[in-house]
Parts: sequence; structure tokens; C-alpha cells
Amino acid sequence: MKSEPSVYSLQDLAQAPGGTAAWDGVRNYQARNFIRDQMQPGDLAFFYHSSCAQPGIAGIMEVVSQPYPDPTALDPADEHYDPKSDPANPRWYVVDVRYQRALSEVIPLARLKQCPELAQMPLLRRGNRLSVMPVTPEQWRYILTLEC
DNA sequence: GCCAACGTTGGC
DNA sequence: GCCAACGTTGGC
Repeated sequence: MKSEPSVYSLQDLAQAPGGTAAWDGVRNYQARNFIRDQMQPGDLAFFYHSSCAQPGIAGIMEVVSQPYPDPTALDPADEHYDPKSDPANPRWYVVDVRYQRALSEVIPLARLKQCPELAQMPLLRRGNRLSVMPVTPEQWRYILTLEC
């Protein structure tokens, strides 16, 4: 799950009450589908820092809620408000995530790209712009071996 | 700041 | 339903 650290970083999540926050503001249908249809409490996720000096995987968090409608989409005062989202038929979804730990060092995108084992990851596909995407168990385990 | 890649919008 | 124009993402 990607976030720009200048907007919301792993450290921000760590300092949130209970280390927990709603992963809100996702406004892409494919990413929405992953949240709404695939995520369950107990799932783990990498926190990826994008659009920054060192893009890469910064830490690990846990999904701690079922998917539910994104409240920011229904709040006219919120910058992520979507007037086309209907409370009776919500268009956008969130899950709550809880900080688990930071990696010993950020695993840079450039390092991930060097690994043939990870070539199939959507994250590494050319032109990928998804902010939420799946990681296979094999990819997950392999990435953790890159942590020194 | 540049620009490639992609998603969305809207005219037809 | 097509597709050009536009906006956004995100690495570099």
C-alpha cells in the first residue's frame, strides 16, 4: 500500500492513536477492488513510500478491520469528497490498518527491481500507478530476506 | 522540473 | 462505443 511520506508516512501511522488509522482517499477502481474484495483482518501489508527521495518499502502493518465505506468520500468538507459517491451505494472503501514495525532499513525500489524473483509484482510493472496491490506469500517472504 | 504511462472525461 | 484531450501518478 503506497503513500507519499510527505502526506502520510509510516511514522505518522506509528504515532496515530493505537498505531491505527483508516487507509482512506483511495480513488482508483482497481485499488478499491483489492480493498473491498480481498482484504481481511489479520492480513499483513507493506507500507510503501512513494514520490520521495528514497521510494521503497518502509514497514509492515496489519489490516485490523473489514472493508467499509470511505467516510471521506461522503464528507463535503473533506478534500477527498466525491459528490458521485452515494451513501446508499458507496463507491469507495477503506480498511483500518495498524502499525506493526519499521523495516531495519527502507528497501529501495531500485533494489526490488534487481530481483528476478519479484519481476511479476504489479509494483514493478512499467507505468504502474496502483496505490494498493497484492503481494504473493512467496514475494512477501523473499522481500523480507532482503532486510538486513 | 521533466516526462512516460495510465485513468477519466466528454464530445460525437 | 470510440477516442482525443486532459489530469494525475510517480520515478528520475
